[in-house]
Parts: sequence; C-alpha cells; structure tokens
Amino acid sequence: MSPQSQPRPATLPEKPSIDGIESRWNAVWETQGTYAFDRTATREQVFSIDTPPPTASGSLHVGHVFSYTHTDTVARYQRMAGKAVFYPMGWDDNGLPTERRVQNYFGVRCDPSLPYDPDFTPPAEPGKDQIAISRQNFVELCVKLTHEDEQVFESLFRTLGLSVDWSMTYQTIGDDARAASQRAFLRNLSRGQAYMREAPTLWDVTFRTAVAQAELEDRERPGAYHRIPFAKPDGTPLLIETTRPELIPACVALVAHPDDERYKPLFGTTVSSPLFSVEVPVLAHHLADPEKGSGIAMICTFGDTTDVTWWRELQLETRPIMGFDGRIIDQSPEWITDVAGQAIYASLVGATSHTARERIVAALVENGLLDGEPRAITHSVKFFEKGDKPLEIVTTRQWYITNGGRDADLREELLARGSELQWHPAHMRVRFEHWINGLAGDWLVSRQRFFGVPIPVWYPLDANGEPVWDQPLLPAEADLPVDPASACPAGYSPEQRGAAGGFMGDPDVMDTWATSSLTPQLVSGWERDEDLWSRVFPMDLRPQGHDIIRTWLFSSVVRAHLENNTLPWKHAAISGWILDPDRKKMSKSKGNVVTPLGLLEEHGSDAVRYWSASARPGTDTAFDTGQMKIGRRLATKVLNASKFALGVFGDAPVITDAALITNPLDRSVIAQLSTLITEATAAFESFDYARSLELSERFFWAFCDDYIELAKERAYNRSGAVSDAESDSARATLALSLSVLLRLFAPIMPFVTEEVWSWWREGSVHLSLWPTVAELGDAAGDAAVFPIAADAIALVRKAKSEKQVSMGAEISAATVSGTDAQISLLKAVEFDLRSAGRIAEISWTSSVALGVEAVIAPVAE
RNA sequence: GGGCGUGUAGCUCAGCGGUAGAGCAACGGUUUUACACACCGUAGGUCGGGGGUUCGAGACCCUCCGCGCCCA
Repeated sequence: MSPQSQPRPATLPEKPSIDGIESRWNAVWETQGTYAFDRTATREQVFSIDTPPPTASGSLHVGHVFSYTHTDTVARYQRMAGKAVFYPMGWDDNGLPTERRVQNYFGVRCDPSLPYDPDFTPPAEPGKDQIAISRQNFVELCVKLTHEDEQVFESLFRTLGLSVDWSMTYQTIGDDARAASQRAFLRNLSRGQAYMREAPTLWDVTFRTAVAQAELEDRERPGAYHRIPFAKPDGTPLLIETTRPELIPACVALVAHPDDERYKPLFGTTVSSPLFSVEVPVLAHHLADPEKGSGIAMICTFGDTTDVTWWRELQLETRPIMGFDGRIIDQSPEWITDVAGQAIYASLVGATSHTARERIVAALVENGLLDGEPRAITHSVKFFEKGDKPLEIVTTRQWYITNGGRDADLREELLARGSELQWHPAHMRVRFEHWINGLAGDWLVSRQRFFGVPIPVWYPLDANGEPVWDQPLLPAEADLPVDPASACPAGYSPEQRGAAGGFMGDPDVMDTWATSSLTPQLVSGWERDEDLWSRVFPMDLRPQGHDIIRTWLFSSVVRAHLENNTLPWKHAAISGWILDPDRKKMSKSKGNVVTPLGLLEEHGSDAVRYWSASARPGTDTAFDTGQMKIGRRLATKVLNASKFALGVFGDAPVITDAALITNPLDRSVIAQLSTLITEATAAFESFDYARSLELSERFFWAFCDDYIELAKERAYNRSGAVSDAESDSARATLALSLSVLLRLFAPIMPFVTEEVWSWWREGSVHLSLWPTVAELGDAAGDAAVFPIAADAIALVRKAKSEKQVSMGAEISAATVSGTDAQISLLKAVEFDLRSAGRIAEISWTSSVALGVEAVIAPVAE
C-alpha cells in the first residue's frame, strides 16, 4: 500500500467524458500491477476471496455482471482499507455443459471404445451427423473450446473493472485442480469418508449418468391414476391406484397407513398382482397417505424415492426391470412364474416406460382389469435439472462422500459450521440448515461422463475377470493427477488391463461439485504452496448466489470440515437474482437475457456497476437500464463537479488542508462529511455496498446542488469581496470533500474516480487509503448550518422559478423570515446566500417557519 | 403442503417505533463560464387487506391476499 500522495496543480480537460475510459485505465492497471496480490503480507493483513468460477461453456449474462460487481466493490473497499486482497478468478470448465457445448460446436460425440487419434482435427463447420471420437480426443476439444471461452470471459470481466489478480487464474480441469480433487478423494477414502456402494440411484436415461440429490428438480407433469385390482386370497379384488402401471411386474409389496381401517385386516396377508400373478405382501407404513388415490400404494423397484424408503425400511426384495437406457430389461424375471405373465413381460422388453405403460394398459383392458377410465392428475416428478426426461431409479455401484445425510453426528457438526459462518444477509443461513436437515443420503460423486476429473481408482480382476470391488488399487499422491483409463496401477503392466488376474480402471469421473467444492483449497495452494496457504486460508469471503447454497456452499463447507477441520471462509455474501421487467428470473431458456458486453458499451462500466451496487445485498433485482442511465449521469457529474472543485485553484497546487477550513458553512459540510465517512465505512464493513453508495450519493448531490452553488463565489473570489482566509476555506473544503468522495465512490465506479484522481494526484485511487474521520482534523463544525442554508437557497430558487425568471436573475431585495435560531445560523452565511441567490439586500424578520420573499430586480436594458 | 423473502408515489426502490422519502417518468420553468448527456421548481401515496400491541405503527405481533425463490 502506497502512502497517501500529495496533491499537485490539477490538469483539467476542457470537456471531460467517460467514453472510452475503460480500456484506458485497464491498460494502466495491468501495466502497473495495481491489483497484484502482495505475497509478503501475513494472514491478518490479507483479505482473501473465493469467487465463483463461471461455467466456461457458454456466455456470461447480466447476472454475472451483477453479482461479480458486488464482490468487486468489497474487494476494492478492503484493498483501500489496507488489506492485501487475494482475489483470483477461476473457470469451471468440467461437467456436462461443456460436453454438450463441445458436441454442438464441433459436431462430435464421445465414444470411449475408440482409440485415440493424435491427428484428429474437427471440421470447420459441424456436419449433419456427429463424428464419433475417442475419449481423449473429446477431452482435448473440451480444453480447446473452454480456453477460447475463458479469453472472452476475462476480457468482459476486465471491461467491467473487476480488480482480480489475473496472474492467478485457475481452471477446474487444470492439473492442480485434478490433483487436488483426487488427493482430497483419496484422503476421504483413507478416513472412511468416501465409500463405494451398490444402491438405488437416481438415473438420467438420456445422459446415462447418476444424479445427486443436489441436482434434482421437481417439475409438474400430467399423469393419470390407473385403478387396477390385486387379487385377495379369496379372489375378491383389492383396488389400488397407480400412475405407473408399467411397473406392475416390478411390484414387491402393497403398503397402507398402519391406522387405515380399510386395510388393517389385510396387513400380513398376500395378494396377487394383475396380469403377472405374483404374490406380494400387504404391509403397513406411516408414509402411505390414506388421502392419496385409494390409500394403498404399490411398491415397485423403483417407481420413486418413496419406494426406495419403503424398500429400505421394510426390507423388501428387489425386482429390477428398468435398464440404464430407460428401457425394460431383456430378461426372464424368475419371480414371474405365471406363463401368461411371462408372455406379457416379453412383450414389454426394450420398450421405454412410456411405451411399456401403453402396452400394459392395453393388456389390462383386454383382461378386464382396468377399473374405469384412467383419472388425469398433475403431479410433481423428479428430473435431473439439466435433463428433459423423468428420472428413473436403478441399482448401480457408485462412490459416495459422507455429508451428514446418513450420520447424525456429522450433520450436527455441519449445522454448527453454518452457525459459525457469518452470512450476509443473515437470513440465508436457514436455507443451508433446511438443506442439511432434508438430506436423504450421502453425496453421490460418481458420474458416468467423459470430461471431468477421473475417480483415481483401479480394481483388480479375479481369475474370472470379475472386478474385486472391495480391494481398490490406489495411486500414490505424488503421481496425481492420474487418469485410470490410461495409467496403470503399481505392480501391473498395461497389457493386464481388462485381463483376468489384471486390473480395470474406474470408468467414471467425479461430480463437478466434487472439484468446485475445493476452490478454497485450490486457490490457496493446499498441499502445493505452503507459504501461500499460510497467508490466505481459511479465506475471508465466499460470494455466491442463493440458488447454489445447497450445492456449492454446502459442499465446500463439507470438504473443508472433513479435510481441514475448519470453515473454508469467515463470511458468505449471497447475491440475488436478476429479474426481467415481468419479475421473472432471467434465464437463457426464457430468451430474456441481455448481452453484458453490449450493456457495458452502451452505458459505460461505471454506470452498469452503479446499477448492480444499488441493489441491497441478497435481494432479487429488476433489470433496469433506467438505473444505469442514472449511474452514467452520476459518473458524468463526478467529472464535472471535480472539474469545478479543482478549477478554483487555477494553476496553484490543490490544497486539502483541514486547518484552513474556518467558515461556518464549510465547517458544517465537513461535519456531514465526517458522519458520511463513519456510516459508509460501517456499511462496507458489513458488506453493504448498497448502503455505502446510497449515503455517498445523497451527500454528493447535496454537495453539488447546494454547497457548490453557495460557496462558488467565495471560492472564486474574483472580485476580492472576501478575505483570502474565507476563500481558502471554501477551496480547501471543495478539495478535501472531493478527495473523500472520490475514494468513497472508488469501489463502485472505479473508472471515473481513477480518471479524476489522475488530474491532481499521483498513484491510483484504488491504492489510496480509505477516508477516515481523522483526515478532517477539527474542521467539523455545527452540522445544522448547511441544511438550513440549503433550505434558504432553495426558497430563493423557488421564488425565481415561480416568477419564471432565470436563476441568474438579480433580486433587489429579499426578506428572510425564520425562528431566531434559524436566522442566527443564516446570518453567519449571509455572503454565500446573497451571492448564490444574486440578492442585493437581505432583511430579516422573525417567524415560526423559514420563508423567503423576493423582489426581482427589473432587467437592465 | 412447508420454509424464506417480498408487497411504500405511474416505474425502480430507500426508510424498519416518533410530523410519509429519493431517483426516474409526468407537468412547468431556466442557457447563472463545472455540468443542456445540465439545472431549478411543481404535482403525485388511507405505506397489499383486516385485526392487535403502544401515548404513537409503513416499521412490532396475529391473520388473510398477491408475487418470487427454495424444498416437499
């Protein structure tokens, strides 16, 4: 941090403008390393920020501009407050969005069975049919494309004016990130916090991958209750209602509420399923809803997550019929012994659940087993948030990391971490707590994808070539990152891959969040740069949106708790959404997004930042170009007001000496400035950039509209009507106030404040020290003078406005009325009042309220 | 269905126990060498509805309604 520079004679432009200001100052900041992290700073001198790595697979939108600006204002404040700000940026480039983008952009698809082609180059234009390429070729294209995206993103963020140290940028697919993710996974494994399990898994049939609870989304979908009879032992029908009749062959039991008098007599008996004649027990469980359908439900393998709960708690059999491709498995289920039933099952093989349902319904109708017409309903169905077909539940072998979903002690520890974390705004904590309390299981981290961090595990193959799952072969930490698809475990040779007695690599990659959850460790140099680690971790701030509290924030807390036994950061600052004018969330799919670069070019970065910073932390905000226009006007006003405040010094050095400020009006302005500094600082200390901006802006407009107008003549003192001391007092007030205001605005509007700073100061305003009350010396006087003077001059203006004359019109005589106290204050500033109002003579009369009577002088011929 | 947030001037929002505010838009006016991409002025609100607490409620409590998000 450089010491506060001394003012020098100002160099003022003839016609100040904010056009083109972004590229000019960005170049200077880059050259001078203005935002470079000082690696000699100790932990208590550092403010470290774990900012979200944007998904590098599409385009940035207005929401990015909005929330990243919030973080940047805090970073800039902390830097001016004397901290060495550690503010790296990363790119989240692994995961499904990148895969889809690469497929579309290059017209390729990944086929892991193909060999690597080192000479492969994608066509210039994607063709009609996707070209099948190897996994490694596919990954190379992912890297290539994300690199191009990252350049565009960085350029936009620089234009926006983020004070990021761009020399520390990372990628979640980079070597360090892959090594860190794999190392953390191996450590979890060694501590028993990661495990493999065969279990019912939410499965997206389109992407053919497992999906974690955090990636679920409920969607309302039309469905229909089909009323179908199971046969009681005496042959009478027991009617149930189901939306998924195609799962009748997968039925393992019926279930009703234990208190349901209608079904109590049947508990413990068995009934026979329609079409398939499979005997299933009738059981009791409190989750069965007597109000829903007929009050008795069919439990299948697995129709929904409740089926999984019943299956686990009632210890039922598994009768899987759904394949990973979402089609009925080609098999002869041993539990279906009825010949007619076997024939019906055979007719379903290969069908999607939709088609299977039609065939089953047809068979039911044919056999007279459908009671009435299906009854249409709307119900919520679970989807993968990025998918467009309902999830199926299949039994698969997957890796999990503990997250408190199955362990009450860990759950309590994580809840305690949530209380330890300082949330801004505070009410966001409950979202974290609700999420934890609603967890249904541990964190499933295996993903059946290609582009991601591989799970660093091999399995030995036994003499029959079958994998020995419970004896995984692990790499040495020093060898990370590894790709088990190409690397070979210790003690084996490459030819043994896939051979009996050899080995196989785990084919899966990790969930994106399994890497992203480690961004605090990743940027802080965990196990890679102990020196850096000691200076920045645990970090100070995690800014992010409230939509990903359940994913990014939660998983990060889990990882730091398990790995470092600490919170990853002290503060979490949560940004809101951008809403379109209809108050709907802006999103690509709704087609209501706005290109951020166009916005920045049209309104100027400072203006767009002004709009962003006007939003109270955590609140959703309407997209409002009107607010950007106001920001632009404020930026322009800063230029013009600065030109005036500095212009009164002419060629002389600008003086900000508080000791010169002796006039009561000036001392009153300084008193307000003092309050402003205190309150704006407190606001920023609690991450409330919006309040700081609002306070500074309110003062600034009053300063321009009233103080400058009142003090103008005295500051110029062209006619020598006042003493040098009176004039110097006004000039010092202008310059000192400007110095403070520029710094208060610097975090919000970095470009225009830097521009003005450069007119009369050396060094960057962004490396200057945040204003303090101490700078004002004892120049603060009676705060009441300025407001009453402003009221009085406003009344003078009103008198002129009502008479429809120019503000420059002369007033030959004015009568100011007011209480004795008011008049006493106003008499102290009579010169300023007369000069600003062009009033020749003022007479004073006593009254209960302030008032001005003015006689407009006749205009001279 | 539950949780959280939100509802204040035509619009975007601030105010969160002490006489209803700002900006934009509207209307009227003004070119005073910082600023016409400006400035000045005017008008505009039973603070979502209903109860309650209080000397006093936009603010606190209860309840209902609208909107948003998250979770069932």
